[in-house]
Amino acid sequence: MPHDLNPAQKDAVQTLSGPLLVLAGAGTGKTRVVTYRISELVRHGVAPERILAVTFTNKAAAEMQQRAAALLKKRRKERPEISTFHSLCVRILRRHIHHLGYPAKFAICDRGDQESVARAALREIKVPGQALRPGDLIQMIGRWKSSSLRPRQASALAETDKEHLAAAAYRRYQNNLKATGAVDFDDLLLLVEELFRKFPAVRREESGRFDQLLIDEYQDTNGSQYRIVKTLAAGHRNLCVVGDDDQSIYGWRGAEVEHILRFRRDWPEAKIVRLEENYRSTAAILTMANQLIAFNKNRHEKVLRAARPGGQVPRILQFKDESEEAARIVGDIRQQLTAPGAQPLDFAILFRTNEQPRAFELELRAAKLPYVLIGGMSFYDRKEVRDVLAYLKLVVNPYDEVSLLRIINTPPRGIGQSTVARMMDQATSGSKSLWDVLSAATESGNMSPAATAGIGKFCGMIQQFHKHCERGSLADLANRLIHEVGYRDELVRLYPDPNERQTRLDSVEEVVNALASYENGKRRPTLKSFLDDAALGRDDLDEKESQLDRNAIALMTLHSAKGLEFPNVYLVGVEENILPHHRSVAADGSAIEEERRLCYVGVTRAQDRLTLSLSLTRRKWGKSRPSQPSRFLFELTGQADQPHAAPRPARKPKSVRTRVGRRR
DNA sequence: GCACTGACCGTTTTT
DNA sequence: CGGTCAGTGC
Repeated sequence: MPHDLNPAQKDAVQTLSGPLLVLAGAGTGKTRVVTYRISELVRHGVAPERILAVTFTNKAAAEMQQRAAALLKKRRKERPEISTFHSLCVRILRRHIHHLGYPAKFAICDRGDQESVARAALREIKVPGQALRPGDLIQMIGRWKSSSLRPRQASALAETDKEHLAAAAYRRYQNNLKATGAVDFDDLLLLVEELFRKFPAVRREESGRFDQLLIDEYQDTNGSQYRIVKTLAAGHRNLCVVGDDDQSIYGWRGAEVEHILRFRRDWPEAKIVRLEENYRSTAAILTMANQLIAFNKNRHEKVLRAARPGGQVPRILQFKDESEEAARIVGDIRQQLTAPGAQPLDFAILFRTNEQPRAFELELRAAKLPYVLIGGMSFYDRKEVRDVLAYLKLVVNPYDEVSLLRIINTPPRGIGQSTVARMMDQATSGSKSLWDVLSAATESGNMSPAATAGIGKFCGMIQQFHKHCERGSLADLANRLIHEVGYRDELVRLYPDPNERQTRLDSVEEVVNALASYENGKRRPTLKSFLDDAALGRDDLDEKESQLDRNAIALMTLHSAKGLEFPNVYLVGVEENILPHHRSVAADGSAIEEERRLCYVGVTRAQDRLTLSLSLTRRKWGKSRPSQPSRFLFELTGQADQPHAAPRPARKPKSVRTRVGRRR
């Protein structure tokens, strides 16, 4: 038991049985408490493998695994089970999903696949042009799924035209997924719930696997996750949840702050421990954070106390447009970097939306400063990466229709749209799979010679690779596959610009590299589990892990910044309609509260120096438009009306401490 | 079947 | 401004 814990932390670490709610404010040593509690459990005789800790991101899971391993080093060979909700559900489903009529080897459909399936579903019901976009549909399906609504129930509840269309598309979407033996992210949770509900034996087996349950970031649990947790903990009741209602920023994804707010009702004997001593930020920064969050009504009252007194008062900088904002902030960073000991990785630029970093990237490149853009257009969103992964998925499972359709004619091999449409018709009318129709197509002889030849060669090749996909080196297999389809040649042909060509060729290379490094790191590597990990966004696959270690300035959204800390934080674009986002401004008050929490998360990432910035105009779709300072600026400087009064739209901040960017 | 062109459209956040 | 989509000509 370490001596350097404060009384509240000790209390949380040493409460080893029964329900426990740890209300951990930002920067109060939550991670340490959690990991120490795990090692304390083991010290008191709980077998490590009987402890389950659930996190929300892969990054958090990886970090916790590492810390727990270090603490338990010599004690036992077994490790506590530490994983994300989604990985946990995948494991449960692999064991039992056959009860629900899915293959045990179901494929996990990532964001890109989801979009293809959604697009296909919309085409099937012939939705006119712009009436409903795939992205909207995915959103709506996600919302329905997170409240456990099936297509039938969704269409019963639908009111507007759009909802009716979406409900119809939802049915197609779900049918298509199931026909392919695939599940999407929401299904992972939903199907586990369904298993627990319908099969008591499964429920008993899975909840009997652990004696201790620990949930991190509890404020972000959605309905499904909440019910799964309840089921898993029902027997032993040793449930420790850790979270901060002030940092709940995933409401749009179905997370409900209510779960953490009413924990006591579900678990009446629950003990509550509050961690309010903040070790991360200076008092100057915390004062602002506290003043800001006090404007939220729906929260557990708590006030962070600064363990670090004093500190620089955060700056609020105002610029004339977004390029000046970027230029001056990058200039400021460059200047700060001349201080002895200062390093790029001490700096982070945080923003609300993904279009904001563009200007900053430009400036950082010009200034030759190293930077990493976390999230955004991720590795797995790149076209070439998705193409290569689709080939690999098809090799593992030729019945993966989404992947098949993606690459059936990429590079072009004579199988055009009309051929594909005809075969799709055959498949649906004969209720066969597209792959079966395709394999039989060479014999049926009703295709053009070019198409027949293309199909024959394509099917033969996929079959060959499928047969051998569990033998030999995976990276090798990928390389041969890429070579055989002539994918690199196609890139060379398509992209005459040498820079662009190289970037795209590099993307292909990176997939192969990721596969190689995966292969080296695993005892029994299979292509299938590589693809699963890729779909679940396990960041140990691509170079992101080294990205974090790389000595570079971090650029990321406020959402991806949660859980991180930096000596110097620049929170940029603090303007009405950006933070808070205009869609939240248009909605009701609770949406604004979530935006405020988002701002709070940003402010509390800073250890030593915080800079908030805004620009007075902003280009949108080529046109420059005026922009107003965010209402949050007035709140956090103590210049807004009293907390709990209706917020009024911010005007030019006469009294806000600003340092207007000097003009030339 | 394929590639090129111009019109149109619109943008939160992510496991 | 940049990406997507439908329509056109080969």
